Amino acid sequence: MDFVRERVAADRASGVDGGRVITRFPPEPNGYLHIGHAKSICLNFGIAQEFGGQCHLRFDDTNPTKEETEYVESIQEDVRWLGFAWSGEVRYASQYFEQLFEYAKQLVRKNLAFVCDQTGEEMRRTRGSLTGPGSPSPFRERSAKVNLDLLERMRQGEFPEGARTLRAKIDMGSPNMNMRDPVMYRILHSAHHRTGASWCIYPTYDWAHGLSDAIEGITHSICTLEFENHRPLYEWFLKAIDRLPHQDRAPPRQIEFARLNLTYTVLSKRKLLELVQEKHVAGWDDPRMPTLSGLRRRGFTPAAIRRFCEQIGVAKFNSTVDRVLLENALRDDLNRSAPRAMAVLRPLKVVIENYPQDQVESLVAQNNPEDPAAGSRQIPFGREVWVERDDYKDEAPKDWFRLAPGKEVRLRYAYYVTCQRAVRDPATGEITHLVCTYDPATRGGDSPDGRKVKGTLHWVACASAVSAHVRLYDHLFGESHPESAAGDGDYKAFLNPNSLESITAAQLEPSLAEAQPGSRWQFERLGYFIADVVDSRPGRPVFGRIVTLKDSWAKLEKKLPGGGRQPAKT
RNA sequence: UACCCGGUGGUGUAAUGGUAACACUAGUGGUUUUGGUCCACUCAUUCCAGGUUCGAGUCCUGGCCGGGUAACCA
Repeated sequence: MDFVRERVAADRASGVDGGRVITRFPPEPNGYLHIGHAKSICLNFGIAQEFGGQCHLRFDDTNPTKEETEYVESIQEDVRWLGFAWSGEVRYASQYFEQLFEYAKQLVRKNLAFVCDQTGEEMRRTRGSLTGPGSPSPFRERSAKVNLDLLERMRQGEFPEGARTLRAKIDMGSPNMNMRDPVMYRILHSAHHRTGASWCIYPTYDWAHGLSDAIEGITHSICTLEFENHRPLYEWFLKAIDRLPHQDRAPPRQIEFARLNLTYTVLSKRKLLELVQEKHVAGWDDPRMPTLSGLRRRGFTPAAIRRFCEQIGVAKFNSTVDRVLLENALRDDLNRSAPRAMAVLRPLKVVIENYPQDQVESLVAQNNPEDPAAGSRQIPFGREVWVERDDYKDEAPKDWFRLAPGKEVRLRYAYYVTCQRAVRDPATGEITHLVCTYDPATRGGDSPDGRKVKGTLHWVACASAVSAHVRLYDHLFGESHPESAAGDGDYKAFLNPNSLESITAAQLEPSLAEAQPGSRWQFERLGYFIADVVDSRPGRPVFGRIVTLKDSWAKLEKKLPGGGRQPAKT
């Protein structure tokens, strides 16, 4: 059990919240959710589920200049897709604006807040530094009466943007910058995506967040590490206000955990927005993006993402999780659920010279060896078949189980074939096709004499093959830690130029032609693929690779003298 | 030259004063009609130095290293 859950368990046991557990997931609607948010969602909703509590979805919409309805919608869709249901209606910090304003007036009356006329520049100058104290605002000692009047006029729109703020009166000498008379309200003559033009002053995060928690009766307010220094302020506000709702219970407690970092990508809204705006990717849902919408289009399953979040745990150590963990969670899920099919990405023709010229037969293939209930299907076989270009070599290296002159392999579910020779175009030297012979006694893929063959190849009969577009994705960044590799430079310098490879004429077995958009398949020996939700149509499929299968030959090959080629990644 | 928070195999997390565990990676071997899956085995003197204790990854002290913090962002 992680430290957050331990804390929740202890609080529940002690009865401070009357046995209640209420958490919240509080995104700002200024961007799309990514895998890092999934960690927070799984934590907050997971804890609520495990402890018989509730989790609220609350938009932290206190900055109208950055927030949009588009994001409000995508966020809800992503949370639902992940498999979670929030308690009650969707909530918004903005629905508490009136209440917050009343509390602000209360603080003014108690002389705990004041209207400050300093400019942003002046405030910055007088805030002091990390090592030295700040100095009080000259407006700090205004009377409650004046402050109340000014605050009301701020709200009425009498003053231009930036002219005044409402500040908490705490301690300009505090070693914690957040306690140096932080701003509670600023004037922003901007329309808000929910409250429209009814407000021209907006609460800051610190002022709005803890109070929203208190109003909703949140017991545990779980957030990321960078808010650790804000906790004293969070507690100060809650303590300063009289007559908060739910006063029979303990106030909400803020608990901080380390945000997720993942190798070969970036996970900050700002940077992801930049990638979208500068068109390094096709959009928020580009299958290479770590956004939930990107992962969804890529073919990740909600179960795999939830499993991943379980596996990485929750702690306060700043860490970077290896992307293979995410991929493995997915392989695990898809291995059990994805039906198998055969597809050849880079086709090389094989002519079986002793196979009857116009014969076509139908062979039985299992749909999923991991799941007998998935049944079987018929696949056509003929004299000419496509095999993978990479499955043939003129000279077989050590431990090569695939095709080479004189080598016998099995065509999966079909026959043993032996490679006789490669035929080349005399002009270019390119291999045009392979000539093989087959053993009719091995129909289905077993030899009656018990002779073993180590290699099994996937294949597609030429006569009935379906040609299709397939997209292969690789890491968005070529560097495992693009941000630290960039240092002060541009992380975008490490974008992987080969993160998308388009294959225009892959050859698929006929059953794949009618694949439903969004359906996931394992192409045998290659990886998991999804019929693209946007571009694929039954009869004219377009597939994207979700993730490769593990490839122990690629590993072996790298250790061979000569090193081998750079294998395709995920 | 301030305050807050951290430091356990390659990676990420456990161990709540009592045999350093689990997952992934890597390596080795086995099974296999996917070089997939599956199975077995191997891989750490817990940042350093003192101290407390019968006993310290855990408690104390001092270092070292890393992260966060000076928006009218969240």
